[in-house]
Amino acid sequence: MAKSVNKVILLGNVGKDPEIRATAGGMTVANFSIATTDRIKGQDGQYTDKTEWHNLVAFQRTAEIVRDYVKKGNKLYVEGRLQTSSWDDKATGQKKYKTEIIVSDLSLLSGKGEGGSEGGGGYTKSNTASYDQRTPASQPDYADQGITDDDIPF
Amino acid sequence: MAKSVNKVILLGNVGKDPEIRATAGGMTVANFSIATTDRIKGQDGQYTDKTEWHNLVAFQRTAEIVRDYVKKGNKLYVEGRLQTSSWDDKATGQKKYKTEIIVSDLSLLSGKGEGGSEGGGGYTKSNTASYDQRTPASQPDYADQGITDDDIPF
Amino acid sequence: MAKSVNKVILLGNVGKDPEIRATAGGMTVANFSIATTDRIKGQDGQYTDKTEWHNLVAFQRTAEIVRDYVKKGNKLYVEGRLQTSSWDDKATGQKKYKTEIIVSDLSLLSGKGEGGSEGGGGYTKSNTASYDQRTPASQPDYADQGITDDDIPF
Amino acid sequence: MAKSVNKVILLGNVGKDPEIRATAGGMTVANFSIATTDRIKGQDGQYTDKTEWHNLVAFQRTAEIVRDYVKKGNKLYVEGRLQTSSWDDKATGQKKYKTEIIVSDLSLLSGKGEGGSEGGGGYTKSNTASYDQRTPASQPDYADQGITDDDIPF
DNA sequence: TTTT
DNA sequence: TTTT
Repeated sequence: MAKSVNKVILLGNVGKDPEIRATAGGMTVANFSIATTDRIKGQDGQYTDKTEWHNLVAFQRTAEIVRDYVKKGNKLYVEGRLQTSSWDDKATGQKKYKTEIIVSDLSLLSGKGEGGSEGGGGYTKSNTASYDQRTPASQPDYADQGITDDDIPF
Repeated sequence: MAKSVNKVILLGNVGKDPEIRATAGGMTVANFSIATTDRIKGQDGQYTDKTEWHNLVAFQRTAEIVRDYVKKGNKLYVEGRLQTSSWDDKATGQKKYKTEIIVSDLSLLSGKGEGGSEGGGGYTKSNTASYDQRTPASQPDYADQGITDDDIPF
Repeated sequence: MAKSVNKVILLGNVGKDPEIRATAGGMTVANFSIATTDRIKGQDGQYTDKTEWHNLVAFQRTAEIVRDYVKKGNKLYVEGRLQTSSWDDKATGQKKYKTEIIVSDLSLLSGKGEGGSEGGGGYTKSNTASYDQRTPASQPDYADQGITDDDIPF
Repeated sequence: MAKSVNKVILLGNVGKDPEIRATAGGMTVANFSIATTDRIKGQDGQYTDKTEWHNLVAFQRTAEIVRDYVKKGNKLYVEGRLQTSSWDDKATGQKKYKTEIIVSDLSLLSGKGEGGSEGGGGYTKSNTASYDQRTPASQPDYADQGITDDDIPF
């Protein structure tokens, strides 16, 4: 039986439009990042804001949700687990490490004008671009179709 | 007001006795690691166990608790936040990253004979010692000292 | 040492403007509720949305934050712990129970026009009402009921 | 998309052997309780321990795990969500409420002599009884069969 | 690289 | 480097 717990809970803002790719086997993978800002108490007792960037990876169905709904600037709640990969850097011969959060659950907290870079009439170019980048043919007219929460199947 | 959340919850086993040091300013710092084992579902649908190692840092009062009570092999529940440090590796000129969990809360789940390498002077050896320690014969040493949970100040 | 964990994490919408009162000892107390909506899989395999209401209590500094920033309709992230109180109902002689979440941390996710009841036409009136409710004049009602700080079980 | 979170994390001790039943449709349901002990800081600055009892419900596969492995005294980590049911008490005509945690995940932290009511040679009568109570025929010899964690299918 |  |  599982006798351990490895859980991460993040609530922050998406730094860039997610990068979507597929494995050789056809599985969808989404990479993106979230910024959280902690108010840290220094040794001098003063508080300063410190932004932390987190690298996230989603697979399969979760990756498709990320692909279809997550955009730069969105406020996002995420649950996942920590995973550190290591590899030998060929150039330097050194061992390198990368820690990522494997996303198991997510909840989009901004959308339709509540936050992020989208909103109202001002769908920015970069967002249009990112849609194009993902599924040029199938999702061209999102903004025009009057999509509401009820249309989102999760 | 804080508009972000950066939270990690781990429950696993301590890999080594914590390393304790003090800053120039006299603040206690504790570094240690925890292993969690996740049952991961592979692309083939099969489950395999995968052990993940997490680097943790505790400061001040929390570091003193780690110093005084946490030992190799203990099962530990920990709450904290993710923090990634980066620095330029002088030898290679490359940027390197290290992700750690800054511990805010911890709960020792093994102790007094339940597990771990704890116990008097018999440290390294101590794993053998600690087995002995769990046996009826070895526990009276503790019992005789009259140490109870109430003596632990947190 | 604490060998247990009692933690609640909620992210949902505030049902009404919080009720603010003060104990005889002058401590601020805030009561409010949050709705979460889970997509539940029924026995027939169908999903249905189910709204769950959670009763929350905040004290002292946290209560002041609630008083000053939390309003009906806000989307809120909350951390806390579960606490169940019981009492004998005088009318029926029965034991009654109430489970509340004692708030330790909160993060306001909407504000100033992002959501909630603020903004638009409905704003001033309902907020004025809720302000009145908080004013010194209305609090003696609570103080008169003999609630003291000692009645607060922590 | 889910825009809310309803999550409970508990780590505590099981109060009694779980009660197992089946619905008319044949679904297994397990009811049990967990005690957590918080060290609460009073207004006088003193700490006192306060035990909180939590009612838990598990369904289907999770309920079977509870039935087969969870026993009085076990230390258990649990994840779930809060659910409050209400009904009209026929005797008094009053509305009554019960808040439970619907278990989604659990991790047994004691077993094989580490804690709980089991342990060493002293498998108590009540444990035998509780096994009998659950599946008289199919699990009579658990203790004798040299079952290890590797035999446990989760 | 986000956000307030 | 842990643990079962």
